Amino acid sequence: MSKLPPDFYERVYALVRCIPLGRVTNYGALARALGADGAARTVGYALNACHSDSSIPAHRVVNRNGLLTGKFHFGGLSAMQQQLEAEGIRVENDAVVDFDRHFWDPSEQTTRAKSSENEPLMSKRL
DNA sequence: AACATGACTATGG
DNA sequence: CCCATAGCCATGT
Repeated sequence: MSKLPPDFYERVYALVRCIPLGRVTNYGALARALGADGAARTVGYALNACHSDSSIPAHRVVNRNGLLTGKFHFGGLSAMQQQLEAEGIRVENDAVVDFDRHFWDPSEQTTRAKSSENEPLMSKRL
């Protein structure tokens, strides 16, 4: 079947732009939604290439632990946290509070979620 | 094609 | 919680 297109980065950016305000996701989920399960590192690499582009809410992308691992690329170490808090997301000790509660599964954007709004609280694998 | 890099993830101590 | 190791994948040189 078709493998990963050359515009892998563009897909990452597009998916990141689809992240609802006040929501966050992790690199692995994005990679999986893009059909590149396991390419979580590449997703972060793609965001690094965007170097804090204002059009891309990269601040909503954190690692699977909810840690703001990319905050060092936002110019200020507190810029990423401030942006998240500005959207109603509480950050403590460089980690998103209630990460699983604010977690947004990118698969809901690409796949047909039937009643995704009914049960947004699902134990992933924490 | 080989090597090095990285905003990752999982497991173990 | 902190640190080390291994596996993973796309990109650039």
